[in-house]
Amino acid sequence: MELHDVLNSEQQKVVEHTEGPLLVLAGAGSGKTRCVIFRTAYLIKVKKIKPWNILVVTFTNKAANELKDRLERTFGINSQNLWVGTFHSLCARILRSENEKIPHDANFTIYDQVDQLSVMRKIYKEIDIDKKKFNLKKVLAIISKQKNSLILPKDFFNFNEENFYTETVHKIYTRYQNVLLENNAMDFDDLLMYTVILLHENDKIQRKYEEKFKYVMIDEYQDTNYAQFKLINLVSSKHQNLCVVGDDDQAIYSWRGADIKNILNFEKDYSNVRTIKLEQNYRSPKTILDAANCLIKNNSSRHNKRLWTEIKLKNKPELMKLDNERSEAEEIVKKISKLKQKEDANYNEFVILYRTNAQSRVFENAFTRMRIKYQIIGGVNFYQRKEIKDILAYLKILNNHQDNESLLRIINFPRRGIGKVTIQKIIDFASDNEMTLYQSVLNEDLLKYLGYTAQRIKEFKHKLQKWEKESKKLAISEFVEKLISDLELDEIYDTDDPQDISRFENIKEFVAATEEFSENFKLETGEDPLLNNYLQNISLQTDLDNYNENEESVKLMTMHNAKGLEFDYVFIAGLEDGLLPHSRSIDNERQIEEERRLLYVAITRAKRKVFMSYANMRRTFNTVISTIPSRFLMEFDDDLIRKSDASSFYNIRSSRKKSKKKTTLHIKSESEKYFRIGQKISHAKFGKGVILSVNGKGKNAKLTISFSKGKLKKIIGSFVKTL
DNA sequence: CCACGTTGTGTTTTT
DNA sequence: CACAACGTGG
Repeated sequence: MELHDVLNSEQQKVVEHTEGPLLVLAGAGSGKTRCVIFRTAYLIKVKKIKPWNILVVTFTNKAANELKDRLERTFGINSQNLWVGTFHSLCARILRSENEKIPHDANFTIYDQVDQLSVMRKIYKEIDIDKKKFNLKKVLAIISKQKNSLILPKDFFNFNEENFYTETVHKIYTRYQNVLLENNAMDFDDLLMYTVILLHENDKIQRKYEEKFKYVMIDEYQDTNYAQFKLINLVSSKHQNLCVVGDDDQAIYSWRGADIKNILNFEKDYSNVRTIKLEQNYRSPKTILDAANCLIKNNSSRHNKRLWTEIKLKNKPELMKLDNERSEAEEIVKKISKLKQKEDANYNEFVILYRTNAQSRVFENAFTRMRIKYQIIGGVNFYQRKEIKDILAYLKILNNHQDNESLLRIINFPRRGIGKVTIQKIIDFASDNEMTLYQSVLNEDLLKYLGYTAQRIKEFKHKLQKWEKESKKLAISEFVEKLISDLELDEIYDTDDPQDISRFENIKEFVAATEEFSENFKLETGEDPLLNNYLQNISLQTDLDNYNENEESVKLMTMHNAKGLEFDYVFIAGLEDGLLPHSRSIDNERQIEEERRLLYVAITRAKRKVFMSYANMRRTFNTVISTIPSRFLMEFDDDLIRKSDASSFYNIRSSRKKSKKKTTLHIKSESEKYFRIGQKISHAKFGKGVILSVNGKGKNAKLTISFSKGKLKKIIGSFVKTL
């Protein structure tokens, strides 16, 4: 292997420094993925390390598959026995194979956010929790945070203050964990937490893995949380051949518990750490890097490094100002179409990045109008779509009889006349007899408690038993087809409703995916793919894993999803305060810094050119908001950015000055006949003021008005005079 | 006892 | 807008 032909001297050092802890600070586009691949190949080919003694943790399954692919194709290495995957998939693998030592069975179900919410809603009803005081998502976020910090319900008050609020959260957390266990299910955070606990509490198992993993590599180390830190620590402690790769400037997952300190303190956490910096960027021209550097230097507490490049292109990032989100989308799509012609490019060299998934909708419309192929990555994950989850629920309950969530999902889908009352009776029967719902449905005694619905339950039961038999015999693809025809889904979705049509399209795609899986599984293992094999494979799949970068279509995704990817032309849309930085992050400096890194990540995806844009007005379903250009735009030196309309950029600063108050960020402007946002009015008692929001029309309009000294009042239209 | 229509409520980012 | 909770008619 001639390393010096293909790697620069720093990259070579990374590859050849195999013994002891190694920290690689790799800037955007510095070839870190390349390094990881070569390093793995080097370990196997030159150092003669057995593939099963190597662990590589990647950020996505896609990256893992690419690594395996490259090893096989470029180096002829059989990567079957190499341990490569995401933290979650590796944990699932460990937990399933060590299942005697964990409280769950090996065929546990993995619950996604929809399942989590559904469990939570039931718990709220069961122990009578006020949804207004204890916001579901907020409580789930707290629970997630506990798990990422390895705090079990029993340890909760060692780390949390004791008050009415936390006591209730604790109660919910405790019950939540129990319900999941009863259902033989884990959420994503459980995968990490239970694996760490398993290794921590079982010396034998821990020794087995630390013995096994002689060499460990972690990509995107800046986005690891405490549980992941601990996990890595436990499996690499014996050999200490741990190589972590990351870039603190690209840390964008703190809201998921990721702790940037993991990378900042690596040199303190391990002894004799060798640190190598990769600062040469091979992706972007200087014009783009200058802008990116100018932006990121506004963040404090970073590893000191400076990214440079030899690529010289005159393409400065360009900034566009548009009237509203529709013209923003239109303009971007037009620009893409023009650029494609001019540069003779392929559509797959373009990407549109945005902060929130909701922003994709206007682009969809624009692309459809212009008849240009596009592909949205992310948003609602394919496997999370309602119609797919329905089918998956059948598969899950047949695979894991304890999965009450899935049973409840399908007990009356498709409609079989089993309603709320009957379902409640089954639940009561189950809890009286300490059974799962599945067992209850099969139980003869249950029928005594039911009226005329008993017959329907009987039919349901026979179907379940039939499917269960079939699922054990048939290959997964055949079984899914049988199931879909038994359920007569084609008839259910055979309507004129475009949504139903698209749902059935998705079901067909799902069937195709199971067929593909079946074929591959048989090729790889020589065995018949059964239900159980399939479920393990898909539960951790994401949209990103399946997307096809070669397809001739423009790609659309969030900035988070763009991490690790690169495109010739990058469009960054919605650069407005409230969107980027997002309104939920706007009053916290640490969070603002993360939003800044997000923009940094977005900019550094580009190989040829960056286009940024913002809209003056933006519609968010019901209301139109008048926006303010993102504060980040002001941080670029004037000569770094080309403004498509020079006067408008100049206006960024002045328009920001005018509206310093945060309240003006969320002004709702409706095209009302009588009152308008920003209109000056006077009130008999409160004096002069400015309208901040309008709800309703004319005399009956409910107005929010800012009077002198910033006092906000809600007033009915008939009480104010326009000036 | 279930289906369906109406009202109400909440909206970052993801494994 | 999208989906959950609620209330009424069949």
